[in-house]
Amino acid sequence: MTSDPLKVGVKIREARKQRRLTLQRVAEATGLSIGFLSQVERDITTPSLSSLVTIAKVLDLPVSVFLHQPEIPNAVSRREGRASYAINPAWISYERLSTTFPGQMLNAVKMNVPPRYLSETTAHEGEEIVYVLSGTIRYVIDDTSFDLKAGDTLHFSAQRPHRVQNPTDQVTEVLSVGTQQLFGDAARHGGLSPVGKETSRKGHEKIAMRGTEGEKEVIR
Amino acid sequence: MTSDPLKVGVKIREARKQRRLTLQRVAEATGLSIGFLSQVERDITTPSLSSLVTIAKVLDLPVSVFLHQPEIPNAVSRREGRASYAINPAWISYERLSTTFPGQMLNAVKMNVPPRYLSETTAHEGEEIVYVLSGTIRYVIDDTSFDLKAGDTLHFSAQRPHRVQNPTDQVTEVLSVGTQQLFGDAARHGGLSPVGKETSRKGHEKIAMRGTEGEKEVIR
DNA sequence: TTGTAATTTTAGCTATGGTGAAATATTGCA
DNA sequence: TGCAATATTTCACCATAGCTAAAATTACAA
Repeated sequence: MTSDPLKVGVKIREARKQRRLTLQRVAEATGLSIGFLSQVERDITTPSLSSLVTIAKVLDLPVSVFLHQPEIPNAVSRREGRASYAINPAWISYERLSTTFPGQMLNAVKMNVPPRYLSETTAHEGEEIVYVLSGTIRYVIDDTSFDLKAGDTLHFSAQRPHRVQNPTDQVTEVLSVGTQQLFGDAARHGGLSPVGKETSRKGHEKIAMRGTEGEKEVIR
Repeated sequence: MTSDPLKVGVKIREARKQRRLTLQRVAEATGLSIGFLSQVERDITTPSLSSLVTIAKVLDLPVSVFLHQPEIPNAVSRREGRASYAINPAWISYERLSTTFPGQMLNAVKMNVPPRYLSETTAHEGEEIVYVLSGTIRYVIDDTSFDLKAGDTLHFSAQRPHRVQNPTDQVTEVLSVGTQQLFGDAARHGGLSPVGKETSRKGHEKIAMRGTEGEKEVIR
């Protein structure tokens, strides 16, 4: 039994009151008892994971809202002096805009997509919003094409297979903000390191260098 | 006891294997037994909330990664035809870039900050990244000032008291992406509606119309 | 002040969260 | 291929946490 019980109660009560709901209403919607919810809100009892998910759903909030978020440093990234990463000029070059720390949710990258560029299809956890700063870009998601130009945005789930194309002769600048950690972040902060031999690692990195994810791996 | 137990096991195992960790290593780090972790990974057992948080911390991931993410529609927002919201020309005008659905994590807004604008201080859940599209802006976070110009970004926790200033005679355009739901979203989708009389609501809205949060409330 | 609704308290139950140890599967090496 | 070591699964079990229902208390509106 792990110590340090979580205190989700205050946030649950705040959310409930903001929506002007009574315990009875929430009890009916969740199928939990009024008394239990009262105890949860005062941190006398901790709900099970599935009960918390149910409560969150009824309050129309993501579960993560109720969990402690780690401290986030303020981080400025200035256009001058910002490193651009690309191994191959024919690939996307990246400028990282966000800071990194364990548990961070947001990652922002400015991408300079070269003319005629065509990325491999990728899919990963999270949600993404892209904003076209200049030029034209095509996003293909689940075989659906979206042609975007400066000022346009696209909001999509990164879990869906997606790829990027620049069909023009000009470089396109795109701002991409997502909730998925960029590759390389986890290896850099916190967590545990693996045990034993690492000979199989080289092969993996070599493969990853070939595509979009390989490119992202360069950001360190 | 709510039905539909959550299945976090597959993702936990994936994360563990990606980091090349054994169950024994994770068990040592979490203080949980090997057998239990094995059962958790195969969804035979569901961990308690605090155990899940501990596991997530050891795997250096946010808990939300292990929870089912709702389906996200693809949404394009084009510059032409995008509605701009501002009651008062002296206030920030907003163009919403992101789509809305229950459980969404990301929200993006393009803000046109008028000359000499000074917002009220605000603080809310979540994380935020701002990117200056044009002009100059000052963000004050916890009494620390950050002067940003086109191409600069700032990544900060929205939980910290923050406010925005445009000290120039020009309009500044800023792209703001955050993990906190915009006001008005919860009332529009899912969740429960409050009971009883709503006479007190009018007074609340009137107050909120005066400041930054009042402005956000206009987005519907 | 009174009545009703909302919340808190209390006593209690049972199933689940988690253990330790044995059994089994996997992996690496000679 | 065989074997030893490591990793994982299985199994039997138990304590308590997750949650209930009902009574008691508080809050609020008329």
